[in-house]
Amino acid sequence: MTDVADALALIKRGVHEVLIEEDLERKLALGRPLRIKAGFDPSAPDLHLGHTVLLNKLRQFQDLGHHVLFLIGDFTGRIGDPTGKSATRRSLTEEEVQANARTYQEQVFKVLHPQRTEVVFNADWMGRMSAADLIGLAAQSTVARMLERDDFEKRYRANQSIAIHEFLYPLIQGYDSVALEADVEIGGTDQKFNLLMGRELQKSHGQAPQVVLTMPLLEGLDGVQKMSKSLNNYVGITDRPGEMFNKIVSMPDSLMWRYFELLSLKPMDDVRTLMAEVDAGANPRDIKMVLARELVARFHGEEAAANAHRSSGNQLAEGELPDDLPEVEVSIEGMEAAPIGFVLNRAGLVQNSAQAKDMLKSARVWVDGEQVSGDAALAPGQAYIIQAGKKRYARVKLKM
RNA sequence: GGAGGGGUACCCGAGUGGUCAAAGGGAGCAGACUGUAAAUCUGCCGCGAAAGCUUCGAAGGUUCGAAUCCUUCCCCCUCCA
Repeated sequence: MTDVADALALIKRGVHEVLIEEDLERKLALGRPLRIKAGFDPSAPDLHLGHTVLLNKLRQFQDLGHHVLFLIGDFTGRIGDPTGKSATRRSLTEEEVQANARTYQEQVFKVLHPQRTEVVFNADWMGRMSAADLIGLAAQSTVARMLERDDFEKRYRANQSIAIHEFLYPLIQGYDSVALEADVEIGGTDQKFNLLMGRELQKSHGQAPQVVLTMPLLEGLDGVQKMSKSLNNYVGITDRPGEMFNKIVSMPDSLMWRYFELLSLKPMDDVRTLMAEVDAGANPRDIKMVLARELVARFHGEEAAANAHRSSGNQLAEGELPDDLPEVEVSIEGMEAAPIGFVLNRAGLVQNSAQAKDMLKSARVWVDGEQVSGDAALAPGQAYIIQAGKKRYARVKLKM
C-alpha cells in the first residue's frame, strides 16, 4: 500500500467534502483494506457518466487496495428517498430488482475490480428486522435532528406534509453502515445528511464512525444542469463508441477540465500537463479527443477507442463510411416505391417527417452516395446506403 | 364562506367567431462558420411518405365554421373572512 499522503491526495481528487479528514488519515494508516460503502438505487439501472464519478472514486480506493461494498438499496427503494421529487414511488418486484442488479453489475464492472467488490442488498438485513428492532432504531434519532435536514425543514416550515416513514430512510441508510461495518461511505453532495446519519448510528453501536466523502454532481453536456437522462445532456456508458466519442469531443471547452478531474483516471499531474499544452496554444479539441479515447476505451475497449472517430454515431471523416454501419429493415407494405421521406422516418434516420422534409429541402440526404431530392422514391427488394445529415446513416433494406 | 383572476404546444407567453396547426421568446433538432468548442447566422420545430388526422384544462352545446360564444365540471392563483 502506498504511503498515506499519496493515498490521501488521490482520494481527495474531485471530492466535494471529506468528513472528517483526520479520521480518514488514521484509517488509511491502519494498513488494512478499508471497507468502502456506496449505495445505489435499484430502480434506475442505466448508468451514465454522472454515475461513474462515484464509481471512479470507488475504483481509486480499490487501486489503493481497499474493499468496495456495492450496496443495492432494494429495501430502501421501497421507501423512496424523500429528497427526490417522486414522493410516491412504485415498489419494484423481486424480479425487477434482480434484473436491475444484474444490469448494474454488467455496467459497473467496466469501472470496478470484480475481485475487490462485494455486491450486497440491504433487504438481506432490513427484511429480517423485527418491528421491535425498528423501533429501537428509530429511538436513536430525534425529530429535531431530522428537521436539520434541509428539505425536511423547508417542508415543515411550509406546512407541507412529511410522512413518518420518510424519517426512516436516513435511519435505514445509516444502519446499513452499521450492518456493513463501513469505514468510508461515498455519496453525492445531496446525500450528506444520510451519510452523516451513518456516523451517528455507528457510534451508538460502538463502531468507529465512517468517514464521509461527498462527490459533486457532474454537470451534463450543457454545462449547467446535472447530467441526467431526462434532460438529454448525458453520455450513457452503453452509448456506441462513435456516439460517445462524438458527444465528448463536441462538449463545450468550459467543461473539459471538470470532466478530466472527475471522469479520467489519469494522474492529476498528467492533466496539468495537458492544461499547460492548451495554454501554450494546443487545440482544445485535440485534448478532448484524449479524454474521449480514454473513456471509450474504458467502456468499449482499446480497439473501439482507436476506431471511434470513424465509427457510427460520430461524424463522418472525409466522407468515409463508418466501419459498423447499422442495418435497418423497412417494410413498405404494398407500395410500388417508397418515397424517400417515408424511408428516412421509418429507418429512424430522422426524428419526424418535418425533419425529413427539412433535410431533403436543403439537400442533405444521400442514397448510395447520390444526393437526392424530396420527390425521390426507392424501389423495394434492395439495400441502400442512406445518409441523412452528417451523423446519421444506415444500410436500409426495403421489404414488401 | 365571500370577491376577483387564470388554465394555450417541452417551458414562458400572444391570440376573443373564419385568413389559426395557433404570434413572439427560450429550449431542442439540422446546417453555415469554426476546432466535431463558444459566439454569430439560416432552416425546421403536433403526427403522417402523402392524402389526411389530432390539438388550446375536461365534457357537452350554439354555429356553415370555435382556442375564441353558452352550460356543467376539474384544477391553480390573489384578496377578504
